[in-house]
Amino acid sequence: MVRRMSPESRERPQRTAPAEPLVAVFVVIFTVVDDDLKVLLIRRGIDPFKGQWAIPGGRLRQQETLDKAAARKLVEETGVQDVYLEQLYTFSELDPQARGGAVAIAYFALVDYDSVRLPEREEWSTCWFSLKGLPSLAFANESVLDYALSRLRNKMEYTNVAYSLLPRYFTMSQLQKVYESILDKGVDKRNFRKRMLALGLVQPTERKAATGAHRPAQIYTFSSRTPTVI
Amino acid sequence: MVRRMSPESRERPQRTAPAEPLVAVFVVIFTVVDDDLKVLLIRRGIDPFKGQWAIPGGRLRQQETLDKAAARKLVEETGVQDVYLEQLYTFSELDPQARGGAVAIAYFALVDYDSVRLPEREEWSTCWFSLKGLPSLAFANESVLDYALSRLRNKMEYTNVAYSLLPRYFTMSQLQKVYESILDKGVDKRNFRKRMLALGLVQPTERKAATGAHRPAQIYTFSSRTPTVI
DNA sequence: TCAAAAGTGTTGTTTATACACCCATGT
DNA sequence: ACATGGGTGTATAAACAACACTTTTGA
Repeated sequence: MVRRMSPESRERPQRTAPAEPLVAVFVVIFTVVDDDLKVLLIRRGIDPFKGQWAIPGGRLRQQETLDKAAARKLVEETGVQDVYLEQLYTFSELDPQARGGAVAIAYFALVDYDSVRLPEREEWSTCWFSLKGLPSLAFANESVLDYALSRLRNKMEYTNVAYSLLPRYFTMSQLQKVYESILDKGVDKRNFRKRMLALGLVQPTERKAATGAHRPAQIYTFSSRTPTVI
Repeated sequence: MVRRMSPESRERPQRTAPAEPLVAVFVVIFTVVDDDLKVLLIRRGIDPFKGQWAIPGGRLRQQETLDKAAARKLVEETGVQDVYLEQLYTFSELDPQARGGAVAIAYFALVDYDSVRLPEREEWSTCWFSLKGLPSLAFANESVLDYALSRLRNKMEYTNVAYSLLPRYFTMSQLQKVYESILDKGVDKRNFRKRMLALGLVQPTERKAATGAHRPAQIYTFSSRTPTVI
């Protein structure tokens, strides 16, 4: 599942004169676990910013498309495929030291926590961080995260991208908690259910979740697990 | 006003071995004139696609930021500054022939037709094209235009970016026609005025436009001429 | 006096918000 | 029997859509 490929190992060769800009692809990977929105960060193994946390990324390979590079990075770091992955923005001021300039194409991805398998490595280790307790980040990665978060919040309001943060079967409460964690505010239970069903975003199944000392919950599933504007 | 700089003159040097991807910046420049949405295209002066129409663009210069490159391109082609200009998307599959790959960062800009001065050149001449009568385009520029258009239509609904398509003073009918041209559908006059005023998007001035054999129109101006989500 | 664009209100419909109690289960 | 989370309906407010006639001017 997880490819053990040292990320960014070919990054930042010492370059000499006729410098083309470096082209790198980064992926902001979000998940929700324990009612908390988290982002996957990687601890840099080399300078600059050695030992600092950063958004995972690496150089674009020859003849590779941006979408492919982002999907590859995502697989390298989480083992997951076929999740929501979209281009976010392209930055050119993140690494002012790069000779010839540097262009960083940022993507963002939404993954179900339980289907992720983090690679185990000494260097370039990765870890989930709550957005409420971020460490200081390499490059200007705070601004990238801010932007990703605001894009995610917007998308939650008018698309079905939440499908990519949940397993195939889930309860209405689970879904609501995902929304609440991301929007960072409580929402009314009745209105939430009404809207999800009226929009046709989710459908009840025949299954019930008999878990805990309370009434079993209806199990729902997304009507569509492809990105859709509603 | 207009800098006579041959665009893309330093583009596509014949490159040999250790190819970094080419990094180019393109600007989709929209305007509305004669109740018609138009886009500025440039006739390519060199191969590939010599003689074909394309979205204006050029290579990113060393140490130049993307925003600066886009603003520079916009000035080169139209002479205007300080208009709405936003990054659109980054493409990597537009030029499959480029050795080492090519990355194209597309921007889009909104300009007031009357403040544009097109440069006069033999090669690389530019021309406004109605979106309803586009020629066939170089690279995969049709898809870039499609994307720019849908982004523009969305932005018209929830921002004040129309300010960048109109002169400082205008009538409600002019404004409405801009909206109708872009959305490609008629809207109700009363509802339109109500909404513009209720949102505080525009403000009446003391001036009236006495033009033509009919009642003079109130002159309005945008409450804010900086990009704002409403 | 006519043509041409400017200007103006009301009504019905849809959509969003606020809010409180009963239900099914395990212990 | 009680604690726990699951499940439901109604009333109000706000936003949006449909719709037709009068006003002011220049020719």
